[in-house]
Amino acid sequence: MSEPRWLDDLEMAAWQSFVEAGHRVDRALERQLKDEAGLSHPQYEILVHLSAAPGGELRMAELAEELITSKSGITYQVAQLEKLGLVRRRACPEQPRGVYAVLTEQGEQRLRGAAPAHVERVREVLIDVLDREQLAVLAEALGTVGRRLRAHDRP
Amino acid sequence: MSEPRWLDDLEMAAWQSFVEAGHRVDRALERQLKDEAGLSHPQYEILVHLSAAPGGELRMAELAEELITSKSGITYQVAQLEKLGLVRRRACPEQPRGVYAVLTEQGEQRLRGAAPAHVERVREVLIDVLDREQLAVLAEALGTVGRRLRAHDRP
DNA sequence: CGAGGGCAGTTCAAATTTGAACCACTTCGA
DNA sequence: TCGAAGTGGTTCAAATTTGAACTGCCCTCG
Repeated sequence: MSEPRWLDDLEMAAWQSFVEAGHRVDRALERQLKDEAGLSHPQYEILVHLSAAPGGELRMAELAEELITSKSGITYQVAQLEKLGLVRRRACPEQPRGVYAVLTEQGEQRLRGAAPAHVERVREVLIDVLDREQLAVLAEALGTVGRRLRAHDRP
Repeated sequence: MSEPRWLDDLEMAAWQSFVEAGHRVDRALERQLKDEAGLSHPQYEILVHLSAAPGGELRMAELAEELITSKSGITYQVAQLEKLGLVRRRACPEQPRGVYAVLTEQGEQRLRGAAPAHVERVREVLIDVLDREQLAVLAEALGTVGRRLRAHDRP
C-alpha cells in the first residue's frame, strides 16, 4: 500500500466532531430516557419504529435492520419489552418461521408519555443548537453517508 | 408542560441522518479494526489518545474524559491492553492515587500498523463522501454540539 | 486533634451485546 | 424424490459496559 492519505485539519476536525458529538448525544439521551421514562435507548427506539409501522407491528428482522443492531440483540430487547407489557409477539401467518413484534396499547401510551420530554432533549442537545442551513447540510451529508453504508451492508 | 414542539421535516431528517450515520459508521469501523488490527474501537481509541498525549501517557480519568466513557470502562480496557502488552500502568508520582496509562513501544508499533487502513476506511465511509463545504459545516455544527455537551457534562 | 468530605481508581454484580451454533421448515436442482 | 442451501429466529457462552459500593489517602474546618 502506498503512503496513506492522512486527514488534513478540516477533515480531522469534521471527523472528531462527528465522533464526539455522536457519543455525547447518545449518552445524554440515554440518561434522559432512563431517568424520565424508565426505558433504555434501544427499547425506546423499538417502540418508536413499531409505532411508525403500519399496524404497529414489524418482523424481528426488520427491527434489527432499522435499529442497526444484531438479530440476537432484538430478540433480547423485545423479550424485555414483553416483560414490561409494552410489546407482544405474534406468529406471522405467511412465513413459516416469521414473528411479528406488536406494540400493545400500553406500549403506545408509554411511548406517548415519553416522547415529549425526549424530543425536547433532542432539541436541546442538537436541533435547537443549529440553524436551518446547518440542519439542511447535516441532513443531506449524513443522509448520504447513512444510505451508502446501508446499501453496502445489506448484501 | 405545554404542547411539545415536534420536529418538522427538516429537523427530523437531520436527526435521523445523524443517528443512522452514527450507528453505521460505528459498526463499519468496529468491524474494520477487529478484522484488520485485532483491536476493538475503544482499544484503538485509547492507543490514539495516548499516542497524541505528551510523553505518550494519560491519567485514567483523562482517558475516561476523552473517550467519553465511564471510569470502570477505562479500567477494564486498559487492563485488556496491558495483557496485550500495548499499554503499561505507572503510578503517578505527584497525586497520591493517580495512575498513568503509558503507551509501550509495542503499542506504538501496533498503532502505526493499524492506522493507515483505519484512516482509509474513515475516508471511505465519511470523509471522501462529502465535499469541503459539507465537511466545514459538519465540523462547525457538530463541534458546537460536542462542546456544549462537554461543558454541561463536566460539572 | 479528629470527623467529615473529596478525590482517583478499582472491584463487583447485573444488564447488555455480540457472534457463532443451532432448529425447524422451505424451496430448489439434479 | 432426495439432499443442499436458504430463511428467520432463538439460544448460548463470552466479552463488554454500567453504576454503585468500596478503598486509601488527602484536606479542611471546628
